[in-house]
Amino acid sequence: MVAESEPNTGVLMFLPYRALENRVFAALAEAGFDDFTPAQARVMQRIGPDGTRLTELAEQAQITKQTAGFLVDQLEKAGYVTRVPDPSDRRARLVRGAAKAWAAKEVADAVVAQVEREWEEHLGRRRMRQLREALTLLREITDPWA
Amino acid sequence: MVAESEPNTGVLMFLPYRALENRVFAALAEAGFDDFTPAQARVMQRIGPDGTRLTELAEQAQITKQTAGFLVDQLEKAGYVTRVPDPSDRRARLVRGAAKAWAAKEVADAVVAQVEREWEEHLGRRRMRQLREALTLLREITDPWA
DNA sequence: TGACATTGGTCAGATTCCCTGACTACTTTG
DNA sequence: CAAAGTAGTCAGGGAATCTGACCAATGTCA
Repeated sequence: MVAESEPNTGVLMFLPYRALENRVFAALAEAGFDDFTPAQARVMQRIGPDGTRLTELAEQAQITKQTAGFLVDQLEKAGYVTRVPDPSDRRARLVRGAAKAWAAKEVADAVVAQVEREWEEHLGRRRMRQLREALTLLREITDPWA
Repeated sequence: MVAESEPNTGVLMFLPYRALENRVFAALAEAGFDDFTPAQARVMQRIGPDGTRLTELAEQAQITKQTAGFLVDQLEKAGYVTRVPDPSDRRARLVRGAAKAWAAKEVADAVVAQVEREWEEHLGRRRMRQLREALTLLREITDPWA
């Protein structure tokens, strides 16, 4: 567990990911969306257009459902999400994004697009396409929810 | 901040990264290295062959030096690292990996190599090479310590 | 149909991680 | 040498996360 001269492929992926996340968070904070935390955002990201169950959010974020519940409570208090009954299962409720969440998403999406343009500029169009192609393929064997 | 059908490049990078990290942790735990946490591991990863200062570890892990100090305390208690005076600066101490850390690193490296082989098998040699090439280039504009 | 297992979610309590602010000791710089 | 900067610690607190126990609704199958 000591730094090596040639980082493994995993580390090489983590670096740009973290850089992007940092940029998105900075932009959100600057736009006034400073009342949620990274952990809350990671849950919010996974809410589907029609709402998503707590258990599913927990699985995808790789946290316990208790933790997910705790984070959703806070998001609800801050006005980013609402909880509605799941019509198909009386035990369950769906976590839905509220207007405030869509507004934040717009800001986030714009930053992501900007950063991806910067990356493409640095790599060239061809390499950027190859990168996305390889990553998309890799998803098949690394994303349990692909 | 809601899930989209076409994940952005950052998310596409995070997925394999997390899959790899999970595999490494599982293997370490199975090999008996279950007495450290992910946060401690992220600090330990950044220790150089000749030792590294606390402040430098903190910067690279993007945590405060107080937090880094806390994590190094625990690693020291668990026998993974030692602290020795820095000969070039009497204020500073170098955090050094102990034998136990090298042993864990061997296990981790083996798993990383195995997972990379699986990735290469899935992508084909050419695409794997393109992937690493693009990621290495991207590091230039996303890694402050490149 | 009725017992049993499964699934969605909550409550309670503890631990870990990480931060800000304030401080000491040493080093660098003008 | 005085001032400013750097390495690290101490104190206190908040956020994220876990385990274990539990309840209610659903699914399964003899």
